[in-house]
Amino acid sequence: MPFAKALTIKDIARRCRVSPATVSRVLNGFAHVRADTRARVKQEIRRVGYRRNGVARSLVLMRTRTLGLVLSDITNPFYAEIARGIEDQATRYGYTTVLCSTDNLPKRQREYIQILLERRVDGLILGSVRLREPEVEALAQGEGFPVVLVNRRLRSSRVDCVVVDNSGGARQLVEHLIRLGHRQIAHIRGPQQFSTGYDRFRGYRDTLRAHGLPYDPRLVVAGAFRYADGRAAAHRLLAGPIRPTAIFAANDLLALGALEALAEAGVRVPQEMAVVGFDDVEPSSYRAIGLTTMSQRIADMARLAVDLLVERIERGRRDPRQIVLPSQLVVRRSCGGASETPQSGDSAGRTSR
Amino acid sequence: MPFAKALTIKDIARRCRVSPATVSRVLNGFAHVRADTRARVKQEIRRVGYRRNGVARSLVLMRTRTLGLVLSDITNPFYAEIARGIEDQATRYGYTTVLCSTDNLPKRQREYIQILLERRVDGLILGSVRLREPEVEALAQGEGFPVVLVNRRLRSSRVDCVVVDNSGGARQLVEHLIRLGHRQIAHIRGPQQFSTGYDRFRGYRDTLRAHGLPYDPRLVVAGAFRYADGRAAAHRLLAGPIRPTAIFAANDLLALGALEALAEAGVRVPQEMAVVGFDDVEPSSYRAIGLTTMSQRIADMARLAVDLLVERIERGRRDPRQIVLPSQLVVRRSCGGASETPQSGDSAGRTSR
DNA sequence: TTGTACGCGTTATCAT
DNA sequence: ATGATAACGCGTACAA
Repeated sequence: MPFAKALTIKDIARRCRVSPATVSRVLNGFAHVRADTRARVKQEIRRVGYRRNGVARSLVLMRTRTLGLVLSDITNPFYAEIARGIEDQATRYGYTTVLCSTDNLPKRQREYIQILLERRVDGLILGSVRLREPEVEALAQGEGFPVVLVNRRLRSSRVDCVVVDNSGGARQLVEHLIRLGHRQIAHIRGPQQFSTGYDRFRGYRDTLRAHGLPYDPRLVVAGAFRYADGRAAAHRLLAGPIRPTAIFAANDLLALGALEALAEAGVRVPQEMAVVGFDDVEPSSYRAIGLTTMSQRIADMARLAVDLLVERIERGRRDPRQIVLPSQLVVRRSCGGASETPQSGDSAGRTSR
Repeated sequence: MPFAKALTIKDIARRCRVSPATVSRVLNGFAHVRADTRARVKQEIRRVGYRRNGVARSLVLMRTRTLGLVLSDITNPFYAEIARGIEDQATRYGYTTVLCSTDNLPKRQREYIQILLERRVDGLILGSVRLREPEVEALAQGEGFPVVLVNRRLRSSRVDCVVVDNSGGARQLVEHLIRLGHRQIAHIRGPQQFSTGYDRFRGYRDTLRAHGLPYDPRLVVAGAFRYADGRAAAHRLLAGPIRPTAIFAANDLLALGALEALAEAGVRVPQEMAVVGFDDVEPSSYRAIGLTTMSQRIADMARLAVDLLVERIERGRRDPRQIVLPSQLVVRRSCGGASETPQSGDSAGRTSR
């Protein structure tokens, strides 16, 4: 029982005693139609509630005005904001957006991309790529199919992408902790196969060294960017050989999980342990949480990604473009240094979300 | 520069010296093809990387295997979970999902539905409807187009829907507060044009009366289901003529905003003010928040909605079906009654999100 | 077992 | 200004 006996352009044509071509011209607002016939056709169209068939149009026009959006998990508030920004901008250009969550599984990503290509989406926005992704590169570079990466970059810079300065952001966070007097700074790091995890870890390690602090692998534990991982990681840190005085988590979800673990263990934040994250998702701004973090202009990232993609689709741009956005330190309670910059980190200022 | 010179079934046919029909049979795994020709065709298909054209297939098969998902705002964690559940189940059935956020604007909802219909989606899942929605009813009932409502119901019960027992949930929350000794229970209510706001408010009012407590409109303020509204509403309550001892917010986002306002005003929760919400979104379970709320089986809701829709699409079911799921009280710190049921409300138990 | 030919609903190119 | 007709790529009777 698919989309049933819908009216076609021919039905309208017959009832108006004109040809299908004329109806098409009216529908698309083309010239060379007498005013009164145009009116007659328009009237009939709305009288019978005709809706043109986008599938047939796509077939002949060779485009679907559909974008594929592939990301890790829409329930991650960070990706939810990305998706929203992309949807909004896509709508402005007249595109709809197909949503695909991969849970960071390469197999799922591959399957989804195949499905989307078969559906003939006009372009792809990928927010779940690993650093090495030969198939994606082949598709974008080799086949010349419109692809834009968002949030995560590829090792090679031959595919369009929009990301934030992750290593620079990590550096700012770690330097802030160092300024506050911390010397034993732990890191809950994200998967190193993703540029976000990789760049933030490198920013952490390099910043320690740049400040003459030793890099100690025992202060680094791994997580997968999820709440539960942050909690488990923090417990492992507390049970480890060295007790850090601060934790830099690779993203907010990990940091929130760490806060949970610290609360469970009775470790007071920030007095006994400073915690900082990365992303500035909504819950981080809640006063009861008050997580110090790096704020990203997520909406801008999403908007720019769509702009790049549409430029490729509609204007045939071919040169790969990399956009790196700055991120901004937001100091809140969790790092113990909120008094330094009382104006920022005030969640009261964020009222419209 | 739309989807370029892609290979077609004819190209494959020519290169294999068979007819397009044979290639089609191979592609769809149909019988009546000699094993060796089948192998030859398959080989060629993968050699040249042929991908069948879903648009052309949709045109002839009269279905797109695409679902339209219309909801208020994907950045709302409640809807993000809904969307994820729907996407997952849709994928199982071989459908993709187009995402549309309306911000609860009727105009946007109407526009999105029109776009989706023009794109010939096979069915529609609506999570943003108001209680009265004549056009939706006409589409579902009148035209017989597959539509399922999720989370919110219509006033008439002539359209499929999957919702939770909102008034019952509200009753449970209010009764819990009454059991804890509260007599001045305020309500931050959601928009009354949505069944969620309407049913929860009625549950609140009726439960007060059922327990011999007066219903006082001065203890009721309105919000739009968003964080900022909850914050503003709580501030208004604090400035009002009667100081409540407890607040029942119509959803978690409103409750979280209220918690923010109470913290700003220096009102201690739960000692000076108990707070309860509805939905049990992820942040509510964080220990630092600890919001007492009604937990919904969101994933079930989403799954059932897709099941209902697919049943309509593929099996032509016509009878309207209403599914009302139970919700469960989750007692945490914010209501001051956590000690009653120490086993529930322990966010430590939620590790995999 | 395989091939031919038509139709799905629309747009585009010619005529007229 | 309007109409006839050929694509677009695939599925599918029906013929061979």
